[in-house]
Amino acid sequence: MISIEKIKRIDFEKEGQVFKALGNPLRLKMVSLLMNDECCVTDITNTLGISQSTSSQHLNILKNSGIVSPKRYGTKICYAIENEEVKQLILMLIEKYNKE
Amino acid sequence: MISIEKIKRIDFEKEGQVFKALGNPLRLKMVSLLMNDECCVTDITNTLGISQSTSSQHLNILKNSGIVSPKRYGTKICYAIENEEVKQLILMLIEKYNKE
DNA sequence: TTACAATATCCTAATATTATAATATAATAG
DNA sequence: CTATTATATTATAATATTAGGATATTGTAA
Repeated sequence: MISIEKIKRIDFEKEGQVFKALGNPLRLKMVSLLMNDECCVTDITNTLGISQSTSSQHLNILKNSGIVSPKRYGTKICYAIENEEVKQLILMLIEKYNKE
Repeated sequence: MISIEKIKRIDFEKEGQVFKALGNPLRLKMVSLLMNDECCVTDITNTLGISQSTSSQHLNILKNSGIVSPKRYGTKICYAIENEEVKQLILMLIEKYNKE
């Protein structure tokens, strides 16, 4: 359990950002797509059926909240999930909502 | 790891809601406040220093996304975290950002 | 250098969130 | 019943988010 003292030290603005970034269906879809393997912007764009501009903007939001990180391969840029904790969060939610 | 097939079956709108609800510093603060024990609207309002209306509206968002649930005691209504999974999500993030 | 492919940024309109004031409801006491 | 306390709802104005077109940048090949 969290103590009152610990709660007082939390940076809610910063922590909220991670949830906020994941709180958009398109971005959540992107992250889920990246769960298996890294993927370049064009492929993400085509898979989700959105404009390249939109794709790039959402990836930027995910990058800024520390969820994904880019890696350049020549002219292509591949995005991958940055940290394991985020993967765990997604997995937990998927477990929660997709019990068969 | 998640399979492509499993990803296709995910309801991103619905799952995104939980993250979205937690993606607001005030709501995250509310949830953290409720981690220790249930709390009535007036106390939440006063603790966070916000208006009663704002408080009520945010609690409603948290309720609709299945994070908290109300319980009436006479004229007072106390909110509590709905389930352990949500507690786990919060705890994971707090661990992540408050390593000392 | 030029041409091209991949990605990012800028701009704008549509839409969604947010906070507050005012009002409504619900439970209880008298 | 009325009055009071606690909470919810409604309306609205300010702000933020979103999507896509146009444009800019970056890297590579010729």
